[in-house]
Amino acid sequence: MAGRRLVYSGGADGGGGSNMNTFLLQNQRVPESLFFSGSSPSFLGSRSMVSFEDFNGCKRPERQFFQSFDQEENVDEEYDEYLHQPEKKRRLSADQVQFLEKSFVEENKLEPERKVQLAKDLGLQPRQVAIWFQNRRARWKTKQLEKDYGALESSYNSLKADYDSLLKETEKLKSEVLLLTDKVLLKQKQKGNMDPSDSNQQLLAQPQGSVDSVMPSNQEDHSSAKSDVLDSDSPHYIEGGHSPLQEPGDSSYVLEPDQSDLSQDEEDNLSKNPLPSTEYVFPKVEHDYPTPPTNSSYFGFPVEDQTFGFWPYY
DNA sequence: TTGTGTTTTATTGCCTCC
DNA sequence: GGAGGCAATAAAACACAA
Repeated sequence: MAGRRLVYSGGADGGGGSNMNTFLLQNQRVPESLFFSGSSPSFLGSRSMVSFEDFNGCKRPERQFFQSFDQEENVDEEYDEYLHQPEKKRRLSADQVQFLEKSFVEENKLEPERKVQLAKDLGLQPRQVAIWFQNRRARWKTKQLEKDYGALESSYNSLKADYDSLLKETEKLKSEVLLLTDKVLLKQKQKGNMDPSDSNQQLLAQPQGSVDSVMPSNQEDHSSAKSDVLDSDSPHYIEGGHSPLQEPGDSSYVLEPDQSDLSQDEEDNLSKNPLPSTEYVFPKVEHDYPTPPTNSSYFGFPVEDQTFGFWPYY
């Protein structure tokens, strides 16, 4: 049985001359006191805690943990009394803990020799030292997890903020594109019966935002709308000049620097290359993603847009 | 003093390694 | 198969407010 292991059952012994270190096989179903070895008259039976109190249960004035226990007097009487005390768990002294902490900082794993040495130095059972290290490792791990969690959380928060602002910017640019598209379309319509030199004034006079979401798919079109949208910082930017607005297979479209207004050249181009009859439907930027498994574990990130490389599970 | 929450010490059961 | 590590848990010790 795996749970059956060698467990110390020592008494208030510091590893000195009257060595009360006694090991026994502890098993839940068998009273501890039935298992003991050694013939020391000081054997403490079922005591499983190392005491730093005297046998009457009163706290000693911080016994030095390296003190020899040989000097104990009236051991037999006190031991007798001690035997009839209810079993109690006792904390290590501040000195002992400090010593152990120091040792833990040096190396958080405990080789057998070091364990024995520490136990000797501290007047503890080796098993106690091992348990202390084990518990200390568990505490350290918990702290580490909290730290890692905090770091991940703040990293996630900043990424999400970035993502949100990009989303906003995308929306803004999208509406800008629509606006400019409207202008272009209106201009095209008026092109036939208007003097080109007057076009800018006419454009300025146009009512805005009243036209359907249509985009010219003209390959020669270098309108500012496209160059605005296809910013290299944009998540939709495609290296090599391929626009998300392009038709599949179209490789001739080249990104241009920002042109916030229509120039004379553009007007000329537009007059040379009238808009084709086919309409381009502006691609939806959001809500085109599959529904996430759950909202709570998902934080609103699109499934296909896991650019952060991990799923936030918390 | 007492109730309650937290920390510390110790046990148990399972797992891995040698 | 034994030793040792770890997670889960129990329980004593401790802190602290009411």
